[in-house]
Amino acid sequence: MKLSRAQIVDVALDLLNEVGIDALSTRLLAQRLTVQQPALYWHFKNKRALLDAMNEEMLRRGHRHRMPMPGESWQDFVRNNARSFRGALVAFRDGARVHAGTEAEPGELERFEQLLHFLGDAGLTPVMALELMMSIGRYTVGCVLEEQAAYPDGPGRGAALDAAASGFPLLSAALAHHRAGGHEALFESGLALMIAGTQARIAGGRRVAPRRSRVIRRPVP
Amino acid sequence: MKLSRAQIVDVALDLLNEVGIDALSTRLLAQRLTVQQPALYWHFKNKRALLDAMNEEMLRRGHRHRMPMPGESWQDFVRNNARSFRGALVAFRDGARVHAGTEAEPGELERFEQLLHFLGDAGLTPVMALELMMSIGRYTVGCVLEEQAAYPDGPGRGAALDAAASGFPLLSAALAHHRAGGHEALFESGLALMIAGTQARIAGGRRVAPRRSRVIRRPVP
DNA sequence: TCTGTTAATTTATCATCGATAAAGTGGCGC
DNA sequence: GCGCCACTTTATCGATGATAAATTAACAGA
Repeated sequence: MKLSRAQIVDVALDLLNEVGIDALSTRLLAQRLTVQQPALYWHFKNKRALLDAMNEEMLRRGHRHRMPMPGESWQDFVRNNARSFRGALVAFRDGARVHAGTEAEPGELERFEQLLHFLGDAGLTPVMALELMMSIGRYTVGCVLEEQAAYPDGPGRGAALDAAASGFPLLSAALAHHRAGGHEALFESGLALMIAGTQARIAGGRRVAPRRSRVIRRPVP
Repeated sequence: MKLSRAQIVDVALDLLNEVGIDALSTRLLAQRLTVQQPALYWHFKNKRALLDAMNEEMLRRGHRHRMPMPGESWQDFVRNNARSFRGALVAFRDGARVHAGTEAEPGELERFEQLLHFLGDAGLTPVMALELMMSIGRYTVGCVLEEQAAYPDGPGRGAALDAAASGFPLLSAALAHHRAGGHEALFESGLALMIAGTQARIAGGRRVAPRRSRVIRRPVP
């Protein structure tokens, strides 16, 4: 059967889940497709282009909540949108690393304009809305990147960290809570902070923008 | 002159700034040190270990505001701490990519316990404080990662984006503001959001934590 | 001063990877 | 049946991270 771009991307995503991005070589992929390695270069000009296509497909499949639902509050939309984005990245092994390497596509502009309108109705200026969406996007990538970082020894590391922290009561308490909630709960907490911050900025007309911090000489002992 | 770990890391960081992380090979580094490539493997067991050391040195040099200054408000400390972290990453080409690959070091625990005390005095529970610090850390990495992403054509891309957005008034306005402020301003905006969100959660006892969003069927047209 | 041991570096060599050039193969229109 | 074009294979390159084994430098002890 003839090879197709879509088929290559499909198999590449399967393979990504099996071996991770570091072991995902063009040769291994070709073998899985029962094809010789250079055949891939007819469909993609280089590996970067393949990874871009994988990213696109990853988001197409998993990132569904791109626009607000009817009646959805701006808070719920922003939250669900971020959850959807995160879900798409988490769905694949090293998904965040695949995404992080890609260039922001220049399409999607119209959708974004509609979003600014939607958030504008809620009282957000275009600048605030753009800042909020971009901040959350970068936060999300940062979170998933850390979450998917494959530390060599894996699960045993958590216990080691707990043990090392045992002499520090506050830290121990916080870590225990964090371990109970897992990555998703941690993600939600930062997400909630940014939404609440925006809300505060809308409600009180008070400024939440960059401030110049007081400069002080010496650290507290 | 004899080779030393510190010297290798020094030169490696210089080289990083010149050629970027993708072109930073052990051979190029060895050449710059007037040494044969395998010599590096006596000082570092593999390239990962070298990159870890580079990350450590990068933070040691640039991330100075690790503890609150006397009299510093918690808001100012959190902000300055994040700025300091960002500054350390931005100071080197691909600094965020170097950092992102590294494992969180298990040291630093005592310092963190002190931080939880400091933020506790401001009214933050240990859990809230940990969540805030970790969220900001991940946000920062996400921001710098994007900022340092070297798009092939470079500066011309901005104009292209502006041109493509010209049909969308809200987007154009927001992009113009964003371009004026640059990466740092965008970073500050998200940072301010998280601080404001935390502040709101302290002030009003109201909950800012994960909420279950209303689920709705169809997107708004 | 000779010698043996350890630290540090070199030489030689692998396997693997992304990529390109050039030759080959198949199908379809004419 | 002929030739063109889409697609694939064969062969090969240069670069990279890594290891093994031989080599040199330094220094302590007899």
